[in-house]
Amino acid sequence: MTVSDMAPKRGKPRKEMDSEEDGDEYRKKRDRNNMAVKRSRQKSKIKTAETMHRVNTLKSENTILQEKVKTLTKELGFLKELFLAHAGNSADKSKFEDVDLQQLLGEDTPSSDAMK
Amino acid sequence: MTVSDMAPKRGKPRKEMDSEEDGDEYRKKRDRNNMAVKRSRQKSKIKTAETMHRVNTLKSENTILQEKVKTLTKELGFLKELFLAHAGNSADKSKFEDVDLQQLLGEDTPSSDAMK
DNA sequence: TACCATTGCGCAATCC
DNA sequence: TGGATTGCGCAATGGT
Repeated sequence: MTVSDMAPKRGKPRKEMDSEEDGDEYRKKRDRNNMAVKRSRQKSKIKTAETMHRVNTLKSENTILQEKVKTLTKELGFLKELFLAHAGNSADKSKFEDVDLQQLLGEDTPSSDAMK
Repeated sequence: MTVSDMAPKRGKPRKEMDSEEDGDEYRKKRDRNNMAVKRSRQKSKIKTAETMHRVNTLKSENTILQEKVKTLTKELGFLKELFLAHAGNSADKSKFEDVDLQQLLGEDTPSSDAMK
């Protein structure tokens, strides 16, 4: 079985293609290409491994960040409840910007107990 | 150039290896293997593409989560400052659990303006 | 034109 | 027994 027996090729069954006279030149060329192929494949494997590692790293970071968001959200909810509870008898909170405060209290905070 | 010319082989230069008598059986086996190889490589390519996509998805999620953490941290810092400002003249905050509150106020909050 | 890198493909060994 | 993987070489092709 010869590799050259493969169908999808041009009319070049035997002998030199362009220059190479079947001998050492051809062999050298093949050897160099084989080395190049090895380098290329090695490189590709490393890249694949790095990608896999990247996925794992990102998954970990993601998990940590999600936990952090959950914790912060819970804390924020707690503090907001505290504020709302004081909303009635507060007359001195005017030291701070009321607008931003109100906006803050209305934001993304599902009354703390909504979290597990 | 014959594939069989490769050096790292056993002393089996020609003729049947085990059973195959060089003919149709061998050819059928080769063809089936070639198909299997194609399937395997196709599968591997798909897996690689999926992994790449996974990396991009995770990177996006990560960015969003980091922004969320930053926002929440900033808000928390703001509310905590508000609390601390009231710390002096507060006598009615006793409605809530003081311990947890104190703990909360001391946590992970770099006085809001520490953020860009 | 020469050269290295990539890639599709087949073979054979090996894994399962 | 047989498909799935994998290492390897060949040749075509892409990119300088």
